[in-house]
Amino acid sequence: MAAVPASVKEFEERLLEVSAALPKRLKQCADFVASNTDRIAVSTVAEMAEGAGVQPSAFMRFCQIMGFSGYSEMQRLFRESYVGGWPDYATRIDHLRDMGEHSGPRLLAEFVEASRASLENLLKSVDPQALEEAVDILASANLVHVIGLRRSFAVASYIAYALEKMRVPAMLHGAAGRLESVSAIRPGDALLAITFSPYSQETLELVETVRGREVPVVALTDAAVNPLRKMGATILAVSEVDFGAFRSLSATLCLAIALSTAVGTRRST
Amino acid sequence: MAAVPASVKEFEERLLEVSAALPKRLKQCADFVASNTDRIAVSTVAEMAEGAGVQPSAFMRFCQIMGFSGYSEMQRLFRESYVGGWPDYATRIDHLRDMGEHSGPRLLAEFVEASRASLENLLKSVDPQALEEAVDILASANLVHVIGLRRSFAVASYIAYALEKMRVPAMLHGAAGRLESVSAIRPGDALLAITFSPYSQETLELVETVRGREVPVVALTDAAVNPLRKMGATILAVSEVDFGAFRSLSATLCLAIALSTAVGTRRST
DNA sequence: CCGGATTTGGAATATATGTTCCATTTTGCT
DNA sequence: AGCAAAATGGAACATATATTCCAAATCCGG
Repeated sequence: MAAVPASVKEFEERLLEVSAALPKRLKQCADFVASNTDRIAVSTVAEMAEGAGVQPSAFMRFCQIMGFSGYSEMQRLFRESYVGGWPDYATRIDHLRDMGEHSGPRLLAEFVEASRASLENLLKSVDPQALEEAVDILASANLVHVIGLRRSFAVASYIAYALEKMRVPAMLHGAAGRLESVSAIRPGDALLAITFSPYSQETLELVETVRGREVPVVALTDAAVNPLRKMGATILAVSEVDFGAFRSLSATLCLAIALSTAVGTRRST
Repeated sequence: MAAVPASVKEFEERLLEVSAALPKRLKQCADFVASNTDRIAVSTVAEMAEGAGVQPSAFMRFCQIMGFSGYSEMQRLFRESYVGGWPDYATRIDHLRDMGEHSGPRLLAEFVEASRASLENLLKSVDPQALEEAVDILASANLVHVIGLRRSFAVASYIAYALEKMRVPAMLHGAAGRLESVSAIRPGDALLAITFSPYSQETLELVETVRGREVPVVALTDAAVNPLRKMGATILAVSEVDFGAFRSLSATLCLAIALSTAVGTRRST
């Protein structure tokens, strides 16, 4: 039991080993610490306890279980390992860049940057009015149909999941069984189509078909001039930064979640 | 003179501007701070004063000249900038709800902010070594099995898509047909499991089953102490901001793409 | 070299933070 | 259901740390 952890690594091992058999509150501490280890250096017990959702005294006990005499001793470990151990975000990316061309970490840094850039653009490229309109349309629909294929399928499936979770009737359309799906779309419903260049034929066809049935369409798509604009859909434009063969979907997903949440809360009120 | 610095950048500007005309001891403070700015977050006045070779009271005066009311206020600036200042988003969203602020654009802004914070954290929380190891494992597998259910399904499906696109044999496992899926996993394959708290039982079971077959497991999961750690999986930790049903998956997806791309390029060379 | 203004050191004080203790609640067992 | 053991919350207490104040030292213009 004794042996106080002498390094962050030992600390993490200890945490893992100990956290299996821990009562509720102490487990909360363990979990919070596991995902916010770095905060220990700069936070007070009170702050950590609040973050973990427990009383300071509970957090105190947690420190003791970890092998320290108290919070101060535990904090000292992290304060000391902090010195010099934390270049800022920018230098960290540079450092990762220096690694081999195709190393995982190097790629990760690239994608993180691409995603950040995309997110920054997002607020500019989405028209607030169109967003409000989209929320209206989807919130007042009897059933929301979601379609997104290939690369957009991940987004579509997440939206469908989120809507379901919020009790908004939603249906996810896949490539398979297209014929049946189409007949499921009825007046009073709405369609949310997600597609990016090169636009998948199936999605465009579905939008086209639906147009004739007085079913409003919301499109999550790229800013380029694309066929959907001519089809009278409410357009939410996302300009995602391309990187290599793949597109970081971060901004798209971010918009997707915001949209879903907005629809969910609008509906429930 | 007033105007307390609101960011590290402003702080540095102020420091530069002020340090020209300063008496001896205060100049020592300025110089020491200039080259040890980051220590402020984790040190006491006494420690800083000693480092600068002055009395605490002198250091105190220095803080005031910098525009702060005292050391504590100055320290707060650095502590907050260190943790990236993500004030608990869960409560922030709750707050938004209470205020009846669920307009689409407003929500979008919140989610963008949350995603940005998550991305910044991503580079901290992912262990580069573990990432390299994960790439190795997946690149040398005969077939990569991908599993992610519920909210992680979007990520799993995107990875499966990306891998396929890069000609890496991959198989996406769903909740349905679990029994058949399990038998498809054979020695020489690898499993990529994506799961976040609360961990879905099915995913954990699959990992458990597979362990006995000498199939290596890579897990894309959260930083919390979770069952996967004990199962000998290679852990890629993502700390994502999360509000109940709604999780900003931006960081997770970003890591997913980087991982997929790395595996793809590793394989083709 | 003198006198006033400025700067400095260090002790005294105020405040914030960590730590302990114990009454109360919850859990687990028979 | 009833009991003992474990866990918890909260307030009381102790300690560390920031902050202030003032007398002593230093600096500067005459």
